[in-house]
Amino acid sequence: MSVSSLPVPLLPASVRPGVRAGKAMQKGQQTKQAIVDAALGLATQIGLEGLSIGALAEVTQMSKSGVFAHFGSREELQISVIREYYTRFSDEVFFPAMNEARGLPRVRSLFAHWMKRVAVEIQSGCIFISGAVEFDDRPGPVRDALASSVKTWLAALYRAVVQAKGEGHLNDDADEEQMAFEIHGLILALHYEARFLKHPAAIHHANTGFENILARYGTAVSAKPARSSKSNPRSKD
Amino acid sequence: MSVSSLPVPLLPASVRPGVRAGKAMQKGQQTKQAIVDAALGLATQIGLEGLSIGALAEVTQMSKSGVFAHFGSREELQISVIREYYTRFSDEVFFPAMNEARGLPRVRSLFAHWMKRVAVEIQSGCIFISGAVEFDDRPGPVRDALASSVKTWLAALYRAVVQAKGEGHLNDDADEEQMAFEIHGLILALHYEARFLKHPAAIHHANTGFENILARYGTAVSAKPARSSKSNPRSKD
DNA sequence: CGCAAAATAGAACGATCGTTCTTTTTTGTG
DNA sequence: CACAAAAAAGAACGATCGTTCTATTTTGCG
Repeated sequence: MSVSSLPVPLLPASVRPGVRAGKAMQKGQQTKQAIVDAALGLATQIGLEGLSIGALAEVTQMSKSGVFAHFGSREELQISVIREYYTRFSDEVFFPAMNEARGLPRVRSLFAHWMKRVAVEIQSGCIFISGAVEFDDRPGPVRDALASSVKTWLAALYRAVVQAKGEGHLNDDADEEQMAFEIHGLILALHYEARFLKHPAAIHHANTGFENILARYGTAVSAKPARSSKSNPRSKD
Repeated sequence: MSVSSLPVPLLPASVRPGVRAGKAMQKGQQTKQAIVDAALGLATQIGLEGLSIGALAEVTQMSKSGVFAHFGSREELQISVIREYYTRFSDEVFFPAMNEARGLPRVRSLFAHWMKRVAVEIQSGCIFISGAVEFDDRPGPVRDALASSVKTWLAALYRAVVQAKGEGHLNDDADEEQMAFEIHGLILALHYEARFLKHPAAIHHANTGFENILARYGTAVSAKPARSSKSNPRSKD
């Protein structure tokens, strides 16, 4: 019943108050954060459903009831893990790309950071993907929190694509929803083929697929890959 | 330890001997098949890991030990479910498409049947997808059986693409592995967005994405959809 | 029918699960 | 230092899990 469905618009970590500060965080909050960190590590490997309080107590060197007391229920623990994952995902993928200029550069940056993260997650696992499979048929607050996080992220990607079209970086007949869908598919195929099938070429296939998508949807002048590197703040054309 | 990693080349159901025949199948085999059918139904909904012998006994109106005796272990039950799923998948997707002419018609047919199946699985779930998430980090005979089945199917898709290039239906620079990867991504995105996010446009996006892939990799004469009317024949840029 | 073999049921096992309740330890603060 | 509040531990609960062992029922066949 307790709610906390979360992802309201979020500030980047650098300006977010309090959390992880140490000074203002009393003992209880510290250990809770440590538990959530450990839980996230477990959940990425064995899934949100596989996450058990007993195993978590063992990892954190605490008692089951000591761990449990911080959350009040397993569902609330799972939701805390989702919230933490969403925060890290935003910090690693979304906010860095916001430094790029609107339009295709930002779309490229979003995809590049996403790729970088998924490449790491080939070892550890991705909660947005495993959670979708675990909770696609299981209604409840955990599913709600997960779907809300995923939708927020996919909406941000979609928004960047819409802006790219608005900037004239995409063809007039480019369907933004379609393009976002195809990009999402590349990430999912990468995760599937690299993590499950151990196919080493998957990363290359995903990158090539992205260039193919840009070649189709992008206008001729903007479709080619950006040659200069990271920060190239907001030149509006 | 028991093996049965399976998918050796398989005959289509119509010419496969014995199984499901009724006459030559004694009682034990009949109930075992009934159990596997029920187990497949459960596994598609809650996953191979969520599949429990207790729940299966309840569904089949049998005792736990009665169910258990047919398999000897839960792993063997899971492998039996995977084998059954693989058989049905082959019968519904692979063999029907083999009636189409080599090359792009067959690739189209494979994708069309795959789509038809996934569209149904939006309600029930797909073991090749949920199983990949559940077992990507869990070695053992179940993972082996699952990976073997998936690889067999993806290899069949890849082979059809290679043949399409051999028939001159694809551009000379078309990378068959890349094309199969992108098709796989469309199916995964469809499953994710339709089943988890309940996005009704996902089916349309997958079909459009497939036409986009053909437009890029197909030669001008062969790229257009089989039954006219969807998009105009594309000249090469 | 009669009888061995196969199939199914029943009961119990140790383990683990999430959760509750009670007790002990640790913390922050006047 | 004292003391209340917060945090953590400990023990136990009912449930469910896969599995084992033994007993009962059902089947196929001479």
